[in-house]
Amino acid sequence: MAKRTRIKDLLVSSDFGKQVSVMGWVRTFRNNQFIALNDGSTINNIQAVVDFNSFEESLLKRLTTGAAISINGEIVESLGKGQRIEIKVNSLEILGDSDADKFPLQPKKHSLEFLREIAHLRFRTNTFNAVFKIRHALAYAVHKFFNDKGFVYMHTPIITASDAEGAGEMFRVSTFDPDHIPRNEDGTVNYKEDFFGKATNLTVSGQLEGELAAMAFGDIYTFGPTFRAENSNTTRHLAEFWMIEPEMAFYDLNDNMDLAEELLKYLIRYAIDHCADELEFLKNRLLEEDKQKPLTERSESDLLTKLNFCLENNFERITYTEAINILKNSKPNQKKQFKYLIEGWGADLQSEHERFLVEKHFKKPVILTDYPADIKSFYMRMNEPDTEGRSTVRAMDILFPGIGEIVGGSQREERLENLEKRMKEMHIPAEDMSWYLDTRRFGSAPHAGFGLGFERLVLFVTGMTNIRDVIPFPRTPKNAEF
RNA sequence: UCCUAAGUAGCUCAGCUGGUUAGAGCAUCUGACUGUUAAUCAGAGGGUCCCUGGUUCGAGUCCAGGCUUGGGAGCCA
Repeated sequence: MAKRTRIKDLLVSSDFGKQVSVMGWVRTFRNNQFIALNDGSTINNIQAVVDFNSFEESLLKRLTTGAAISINGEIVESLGKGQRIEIKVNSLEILGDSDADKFPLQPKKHSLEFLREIAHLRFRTNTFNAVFKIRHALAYAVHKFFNDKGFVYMHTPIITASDAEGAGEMFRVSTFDPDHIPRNEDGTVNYKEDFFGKATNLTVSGQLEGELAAMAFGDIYTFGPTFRAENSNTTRHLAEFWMIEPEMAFYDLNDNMDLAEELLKYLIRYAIDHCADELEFLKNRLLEEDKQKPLTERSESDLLTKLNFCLENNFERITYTEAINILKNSKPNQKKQFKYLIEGWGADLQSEHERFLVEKHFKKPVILTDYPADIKSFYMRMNEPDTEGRSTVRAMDILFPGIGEIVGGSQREERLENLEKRMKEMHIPAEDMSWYLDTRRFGSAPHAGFGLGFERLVLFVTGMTNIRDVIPFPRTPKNAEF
């Protein structure tokens, strides 16, 4: 094919009079003269102008929304007001027709719900062009951040035989014919006949394997798909999502928090620096949406202000115990406006409480630490009991406005005896986990790590409000289209 | 899984206490116009009123069950 010029490069050039070849998809064809053409290289379109007297009418009729075309023409200064530069078309070829009667995208605003139903075509809209460009930039920035710090990118298994990851319901992996499952004499499933010779699942976390690698490389991270078979129907949960899980030897909880905060700020900064057009578009999109809402529901600041605010302020770090005290004395608690009233120490925080802390009390990201041991996982490091004899663990959750928990992590329990005791208490089968316990048997060392939900990060940076709109093909209960 | 709201044209929606032939805007098609910016103007076509059953002389409308979707909650990243 002819060497094509990308529209992104074209829009910033000033080579007036130069002949170029451009290929892309028609967004609109106005007035029988003006093609708004997009090739995906930028959210912006180039305007291509045809002299309708010089082209067959039957050809111009095929310039429908969605059609793929190739044009040759001259770069000229635009005579119209809406754009600086445009192309005067000399020749025009239709690469792929798009039946206007059937193509579902129109040059107008569509609802996000409708676009979700046509997720295979929604890439061709401005909004999703912006969202997935930002998603890409953030993914790249994750690798750059860790690589520049000397972390090793570790590929932990997606199929796992471990059911002790403790992060929720798992999807079973099997090659059994569901109608003819081999059984033992007592009626239980005979997994010895299955592909792996044992029961296997899709991973819910790469953390345990990550710890194994951290105890050799020092600093590692994973970045891969994760699967949870929870029947969660919310704007913040997916059955298949991507998670970033760094794991660092010789880190305590404070080092862990420092790294997480540095990473989040780096990623937000990277998006601001590299996705200016996309963020500007999404910012304006949100402002337009806000205008439809009653005054009380409108956001206090625009997307870019919100992102910059995040960069300029330290995340508030408080312990669970401090948080409980703030909540207990808070107005909504005393006026009994919380659905779940805070009465004392020990209860898990509900999302209304997290929202109060982040959005009302501190008005910035908050890191909560040192949760009660009873409500947290077995691998988290035990603190010494406090003056009142209460047990906490060295856990930390980072809460973001509008998102809730974006990071969950902890310093790990490196002392074999404590770990075995905790596993027993929480009914974790130690015999299946000896490979994990070996890290504590042979050269155990203090270490820590966390998990960052990638889609929740993309949600925050793009200002989108439903997690189904920041992953190309969302998997949720009762939905695995495409 | 629970609470709640919704499902009517390709899209966004209206449709009153049940009553003849179910409407609008946009999109599409036809024509006009030709420097437009979600172009404009005129006209036309387009419906399994989510599905199943029930009540009724008569159901888009009422009732029951189901499916799907939005919002909230729980679980979490």
